[in-house]
Amino acid sequence: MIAKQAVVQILEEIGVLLELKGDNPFKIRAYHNAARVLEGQPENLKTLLETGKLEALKGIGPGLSEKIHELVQKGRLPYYEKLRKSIPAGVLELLHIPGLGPKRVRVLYDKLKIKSIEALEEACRENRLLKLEGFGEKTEENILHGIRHLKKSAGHFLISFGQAEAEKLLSYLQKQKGVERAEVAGSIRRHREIIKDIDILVTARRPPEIHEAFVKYPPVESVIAHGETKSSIVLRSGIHCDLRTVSEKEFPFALYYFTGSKDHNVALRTIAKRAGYKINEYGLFKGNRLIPCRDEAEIFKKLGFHYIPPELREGEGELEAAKRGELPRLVEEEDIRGVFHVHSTYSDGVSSLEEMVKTAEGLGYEYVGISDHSQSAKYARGLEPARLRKQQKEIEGLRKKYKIRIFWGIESDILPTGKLDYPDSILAEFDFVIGSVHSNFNLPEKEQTARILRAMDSKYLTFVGHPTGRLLLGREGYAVGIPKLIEGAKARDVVIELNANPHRLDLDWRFCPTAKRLGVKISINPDAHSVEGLQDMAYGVGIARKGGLEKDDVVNTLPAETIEKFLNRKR
DNA sequence: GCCGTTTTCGGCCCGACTGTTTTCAGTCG
Repeated sequence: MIAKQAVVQILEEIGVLLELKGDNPFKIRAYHNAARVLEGQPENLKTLLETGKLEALKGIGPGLSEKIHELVQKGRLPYYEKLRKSIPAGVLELLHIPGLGPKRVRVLYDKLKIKSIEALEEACRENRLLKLEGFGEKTEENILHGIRHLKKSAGHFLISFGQAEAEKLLSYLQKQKGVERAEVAGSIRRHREIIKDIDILVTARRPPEIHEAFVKYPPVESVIAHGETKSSIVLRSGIHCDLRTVSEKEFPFALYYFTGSKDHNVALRTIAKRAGYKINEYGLFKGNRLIPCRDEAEIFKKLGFHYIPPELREGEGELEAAKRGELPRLVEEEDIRGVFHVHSTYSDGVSSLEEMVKTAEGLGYEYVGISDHSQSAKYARGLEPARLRKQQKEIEGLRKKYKIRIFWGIESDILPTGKLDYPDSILAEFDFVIGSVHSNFNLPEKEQTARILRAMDSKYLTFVGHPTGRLLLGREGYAVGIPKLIEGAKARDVVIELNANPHRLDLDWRFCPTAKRLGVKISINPDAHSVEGLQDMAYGVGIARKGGLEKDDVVNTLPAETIEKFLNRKR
């Protein structure tokens, strides 16, 4: 049976194709909206269809329901295929170029028969766009620039990079004369794992001067727009930054507005409108009357909602939950009492065992769980039994020297058979065991899932490490049924890791609600390979918050006294 | 194409900036 995700993608693509065809914009929105609604359903497609729940979903009416049924029953959808045939695949790619939307892409295709990014690049170089209505020299230049940008980084960045760049830019702006408030909004404030740009909001006495300073920020590569309330730049690192200046009175509304997400904003706007309000970046209005609000919390309150933390503003039902007062109390960095999954120079870490322990203690943690790689991980100098003994001894020494509680563990490879990397007699000696897949990434989903489930059968397995093995912007995860793993973890009382390394952030936050609902515990682990790596915990906590996790859902919020009992509960 | 306690027809979030144009369409967020 066709997967839900595949249906979601087809609906999205139909939306895009209709845009290119210049179809009714509201019809287009209906397709995009339906894709989002479907994606947000925790049930699988089969259940949705069999229970008739699909038709009950808001945003899926008779037309789309029929198409989805057809797609599932026949495995194909002629409507979609016909649409697809009418527009070459390369034309869709053109939409990824900043500054090019469906209208202009359509013109390029119709008039110049441009069907690929390469063809467009060539056409720009030959100045063939100039004869088209609505295209000029500047447009050609921007398109070429956009293509370069696209090729360079695909325009996506890790949250760690985005945050660092945003903080530098923010502190530069804060130093400017007349700046009163400056804050980062957008996807960084919402703590997305991948971000596309930096949104900054400023109140200042003389806004034009701030925009002037903004476009002169030393690391600027190019200025996209320079206005009196809005400016955009691209930094040499390739990241796009937007600055908005607003008045003090507007600030909370603008902060709210530019934090997004777009889906969240649209949902709130619609609700506000129904209640007779209008909300935009300048204020909340009843008729023409502004309803002043000091901060975001007050905006939510005036509209009858509990405060929604930025991390949850993804348009996935948080408004409904906030209305009912059912929002989670999100876990905070201060709740974290200790860290597991810490490497050292015993395997592929770059800091010594003692440095890692000392740093963890300095960060105020009550306990630290050391886990180097196991013997099969040759590439990482995994520990064979002799070196294990040596490490065990060193840990005993460090336990006497430091106050922080030190747990001795291992990140054991999950072998292709699903076995862990040592006999039970050795596994029994560790305080905890993380099981991770580091090889044979290409197994079919069913086998990969079964492999990990088999590893979970061991009573010595404490955590499943980085459940998909993905490297954000680098490598797709291996094919694995995460819901099955979560169910398996429930049945076997195993903890799932939320790997806090910004390249991983795996478990994905989108699966956290499933784990929470089933009562499967999550451990936010730094997977630190250096003392600096311990700082990655902040990214992990951000993702846990995005996933709606509370303190009690996260095992390493337990104090040292109880975590030990927890680790030993199955033995 | 969806939706409805003002509606089963007529709405569907909305404002800023750019570039190309002489008043505005397209794009973006």
